[in-house]
Amino acid sequence: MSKAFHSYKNPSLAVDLVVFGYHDRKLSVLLLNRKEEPFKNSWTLPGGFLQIEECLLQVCNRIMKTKTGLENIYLEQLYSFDEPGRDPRGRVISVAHYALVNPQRFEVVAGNMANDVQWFPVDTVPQLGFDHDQIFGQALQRLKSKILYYPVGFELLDETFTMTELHELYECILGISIDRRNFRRKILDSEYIIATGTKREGLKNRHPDLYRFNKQLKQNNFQLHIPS
Amino acid sequence: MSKAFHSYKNPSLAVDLVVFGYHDRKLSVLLLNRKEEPFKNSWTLPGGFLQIEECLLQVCNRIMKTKTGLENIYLEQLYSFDEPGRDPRGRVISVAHYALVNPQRFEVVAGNMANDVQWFPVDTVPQLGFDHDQIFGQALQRLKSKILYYPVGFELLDETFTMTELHELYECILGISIDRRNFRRKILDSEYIIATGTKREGLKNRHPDLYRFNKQLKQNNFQLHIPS
DNA sequence: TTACTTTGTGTCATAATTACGCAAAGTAGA
DNA sequence: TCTACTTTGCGTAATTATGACACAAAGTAA
Repeated sequence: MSKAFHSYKNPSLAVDLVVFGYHDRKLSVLLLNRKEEPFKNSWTLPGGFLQIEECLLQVCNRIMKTKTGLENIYLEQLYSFDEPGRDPRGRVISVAHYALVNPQRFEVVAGNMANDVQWFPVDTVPQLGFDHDQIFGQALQRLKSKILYYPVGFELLDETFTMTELHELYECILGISIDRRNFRRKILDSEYIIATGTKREGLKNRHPDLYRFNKQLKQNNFQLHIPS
Repeated sequence: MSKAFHSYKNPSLAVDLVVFGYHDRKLSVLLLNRKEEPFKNSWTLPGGFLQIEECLLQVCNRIMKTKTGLENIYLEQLYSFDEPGRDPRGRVISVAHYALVNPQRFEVVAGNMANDVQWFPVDTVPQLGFDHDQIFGQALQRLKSKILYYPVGFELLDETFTMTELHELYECILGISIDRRNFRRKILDSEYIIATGTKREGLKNRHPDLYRFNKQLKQNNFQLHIPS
């Protein structure tokens, strides 16, 4: 890790990741308990330094893989943080990203860099090392505003999910209560989602296997459609 | 400048600036004609490398000052660009920013790094060096969407300005025509702006000096108010 | 003073949002 | 399989926001 500091001319470049997950009707972030100084034994966002030949998304994926065991997840660049004192080891500029995962579909594993990796509901996040409180806050803000106009957030659910689950997810992320029936209409009217088999009995006849599966997971069959 | 490349472990860090100005009812960008390779004699966005002790905004201001002569202008971080081949000199990651200026209030001067500095209306921008076409496009997009929900864009006008000027600015940036009367109502209803002296005769009586000034610059007295 | 341009205000039709009612479909226990 | 209960799908009415346009008051320049 320290080889990133051999250079004295340039600041070091890092990425930090705000990984959101949705579990038990709670929005959570994935935090890492650091094994080494600085901020040893503190909770921080997963992050790491850029190798010369990597591009930012590759770094994100590498860190995600090695530090948390997650792969192939939704990733988006957030903001670059460059406060001179943000990292006690020296001048480090971090290009923060945020990620969305469905925790049930992935096993989270602490890499050998960390004591522990754990999901924290966003309203019980402890104080974080570095400037990660700030990064986390900004990511949460971004998620809240983005979900209003873009169908991000489906990434947090199973491949198929019920209207009710989607509804709860929105209420949870936005922290408000939304009328179930108005929400339903809005989602179905929107261009983002194509709903098929909205009739329960139709679903029962046309997709009996899916219907049976639904009996456990309460799933309807919505498909995500990103407009051009 | 080449000292930024002494490091081989870390990518170099740079900023690029998309400087928007509004002049003659046209939205323009400030472009620089390069004196040196790469892209010698091509038009590019102003940009430059980060010194170790600087933070990003400082770099932006320094570059703005030395390359274009502009100072104290509105600046906002846009996005970080990191395509491996974006700079032929080596691995350079650029944190792009965009800026808003009122060209009439500033004199633009080419620094000694450039052959020329010039405003280009956004619809006649030539092909740019590096990946600056992409950066420029993204900045324009950001400006268009931001202006819809946040009172950015006042930075492009004089300290005081008429409703008509503001109206034209919006039509110009968004590239659509907006009903003058509906626009007016929306602006006045919004929390962003507090209008005083909306009656012309009232203005004449209460602010005769301002009124006289208006006769030249067609100014009403609107004040910008950023909500908390 | 007159003819013309710019600015301020209102009105009406249409569309979007919100707040509910209610019945059909599904579920679980006896 | 009957019953009581929960979940889901659809509708309707009140409120609010938006878009299109008319018109008169104020300003301007000859």
